[in-house]
Amino acid sequence: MDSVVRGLEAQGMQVDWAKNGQEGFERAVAEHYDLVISDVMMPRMTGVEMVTRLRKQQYAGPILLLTGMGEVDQKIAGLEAGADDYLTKPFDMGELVARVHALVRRSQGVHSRHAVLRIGDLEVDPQARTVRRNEQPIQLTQKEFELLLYLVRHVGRVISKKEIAEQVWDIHFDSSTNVIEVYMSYLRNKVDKPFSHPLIHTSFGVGYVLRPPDEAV
Amino acid sequence: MDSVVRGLEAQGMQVDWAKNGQEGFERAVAEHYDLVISDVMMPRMTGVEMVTRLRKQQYAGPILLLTGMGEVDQKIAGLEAGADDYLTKPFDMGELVARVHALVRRSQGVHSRHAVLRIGDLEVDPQARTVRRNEQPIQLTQKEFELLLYLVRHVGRVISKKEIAEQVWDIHFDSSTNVIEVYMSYLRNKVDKPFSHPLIHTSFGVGYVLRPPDEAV
DNA sequence: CTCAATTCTAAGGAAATTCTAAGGAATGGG
DNA sequence: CCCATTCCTTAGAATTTCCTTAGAATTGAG
Repeated sequence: MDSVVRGLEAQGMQVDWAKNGQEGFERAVAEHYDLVISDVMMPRMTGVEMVTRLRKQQYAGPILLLTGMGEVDQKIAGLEAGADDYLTKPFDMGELVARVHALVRRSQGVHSRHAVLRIGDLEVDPQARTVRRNEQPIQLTQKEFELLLYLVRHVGRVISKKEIAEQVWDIHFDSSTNVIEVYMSYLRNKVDKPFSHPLIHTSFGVGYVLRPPDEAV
Repeated sequence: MDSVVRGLEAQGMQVDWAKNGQEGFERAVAEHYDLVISDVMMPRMTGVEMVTRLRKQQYAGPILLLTGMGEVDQKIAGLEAGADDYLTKPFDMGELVARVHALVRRSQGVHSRHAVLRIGDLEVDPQARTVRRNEQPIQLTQKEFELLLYLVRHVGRVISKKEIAEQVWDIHFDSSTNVIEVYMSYLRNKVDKPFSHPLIHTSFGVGYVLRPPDEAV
């Protein structure tokens, strides 16, 4: 499972992981994901049950099931419950990536193949892990890039420090550290300071938000 | 119970709490809530009786029951009386949040994912904690935002200062402070002053009210 | 119209939060 | 092993928010 996560992340995807069916279900309902990948055999809730419940809850996004060699009826039951596709273990990473791309693309009705994210004059390429602003390349460290990517993927929404801690640092928020502030400062030095309009804004007492330049404050 | 309140508040929800069944019933009838959560075992009125009476009073919103491990018949009775869902204690917070979201979403017939509240040309997004009027973003502090949100969630109704003190400041009204007047002034400076029609109105001797621009006074 | 009660708002200080410079620990390539 | 880079901690500076105070303005009753 861990290799799946790492494999997809290597493709520039943002992956969130739940350790059992119950938890996965809750997260899928509570947050927004482009795609859900689920094993059919999971503690606390099977993949089939998860699909059933997700569809019942009006979750409309694509769901990909991973099944073991022998679990044929689980596979069928899963598809009938509303899964979009399945993959039989063992599979290779390329196969998985291809299916993920296909499903996401289909559900979004566009080719998100080479999706360069653009916010004003800022360009972020999750695949290549490169950043440019005003045609000028910006060199970021790993963590800086992940932080920026998270902000970019939620433009216009104020992101709490708690959320950043969990999603980018994988830590349950701990007020004794101020890594986030420090990294935000690094990011601003590279992404905002050399340019005329700042994109990163502080929402005092709450968190941070990336805002396109045309929206006046 | 207290942890339930705090957990939901941590999700950005606005939570009101009653210490017994009788009081809960009265509040649910008197005010508007998106969702009622009720324990089945409560002093002065059981959860099942509460559901029965609420439905009799035409209360149409969702009701979520919390039942103890052994209270199976209470559970069934509750659902038959018109509850929408139940959760058996002990449960984890994520599960509760997921159900709350699901119930509220279902009852509102939309994905409340991007539930933007609109009053005339004013837009308030509780998730993103952003405010815009006439397409123009408005920067508010935490307290200012909470105050505005409370007004927005009770459009057209005159809100007493006592109620604001309790709901927004969590203080039992204390006439020695005029924080509310001060913050109302801040809010007007940002939300009303730069625009042609004021939305915030003073009801002398009573409190304040947010009114859409077309409704004459 | 007058007056008391209520509300509005400008100013400022305390408290909380955020920013940033500096340096130590961890990591990885040569 | 050494050096360079990245990551994170620390701590004080800077900023922002929150609330109080006090006087001005407004309101409604008589």
